[in-house]
Amino acid sequence: MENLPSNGRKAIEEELIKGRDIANQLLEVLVLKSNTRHHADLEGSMLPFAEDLVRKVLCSFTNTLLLLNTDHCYSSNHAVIPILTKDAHFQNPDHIKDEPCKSFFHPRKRRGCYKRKSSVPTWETNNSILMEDGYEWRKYGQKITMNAKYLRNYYRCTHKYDEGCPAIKQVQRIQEEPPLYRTTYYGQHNCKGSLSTEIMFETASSSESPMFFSFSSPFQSKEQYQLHSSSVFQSAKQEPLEVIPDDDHVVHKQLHSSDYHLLCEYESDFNYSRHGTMLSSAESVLLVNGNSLHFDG
DNA sequence: CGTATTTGACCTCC
DNA sequence: GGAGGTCAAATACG
Repeated sequence: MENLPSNGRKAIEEELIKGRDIANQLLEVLVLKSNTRHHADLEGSMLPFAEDLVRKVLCSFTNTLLLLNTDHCYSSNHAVIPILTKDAHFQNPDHIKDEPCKSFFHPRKRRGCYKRKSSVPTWETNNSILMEDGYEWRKYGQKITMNAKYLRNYYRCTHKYDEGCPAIKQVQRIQEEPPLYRTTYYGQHNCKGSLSTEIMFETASSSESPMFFSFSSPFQSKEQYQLHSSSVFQSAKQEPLEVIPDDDHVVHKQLHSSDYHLLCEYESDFNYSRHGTMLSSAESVLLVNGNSLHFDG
């Protein structure tokens, strides 16, 4: 952060402040909702508003991440590289069609016949808790790696086969106490059927290569979103735990959105005061191209 | 019984 | 040749 140009830092601050304010609005809506539990009509009218607020918060986070990415390219003296072009082959369904062996629609003749993904992550985060990222993931493998003390877990987007979504992520526990997880994302979601918020940015250094960033919610419909929301806030539905065996003990973590929220709820220290809402966060955000960029609150 | 996870096998890349 | 990434059969789970 220290190396960020002042205009970039200001933009990031503005995005964060915006996100904080919207989150506060959402909180007020939820508080109001709990106080008007017996007025079904009123409650019904609030849901779309709350939904809109959630989308704005997500959008704000996305913008912040993108700004950090852009500024990082500045500070590290690297050419600005649009995120999506780094692994464009993930994006292009035509590419898949050209290679039957790798096609989602043509079963592989041989086991393990695949093309290894780009080694350049789209983005990367370090978190003391397992954060909800708004997508549905399915685990497809785990591995002990050379320099890692803990298992690395591999996830693909749930919509890989039904919509050809190429997004994958790796979750690597990197520290025992306090628990710290590194989540690395590869590829971009292109799954449809979700409430999608797309934003277009012009990179500060090149007006000819706009950066395009997509952030989609995993919910197939408004009803599904509402159902999900209710499960989050009522702490009712419990998805199965994912178990990550360590060397000497078992750590469980939550895979699904509702549980991530619950974790956040339990482990994060929120200050809900109107003018000073802060996430107490041991988390850092690292972005693209393998270079770390620590973001300390 | 359908879907998600586990886990050993197998493949690519360095 | 070894490390890392993915596949897919077996298994677990709701």
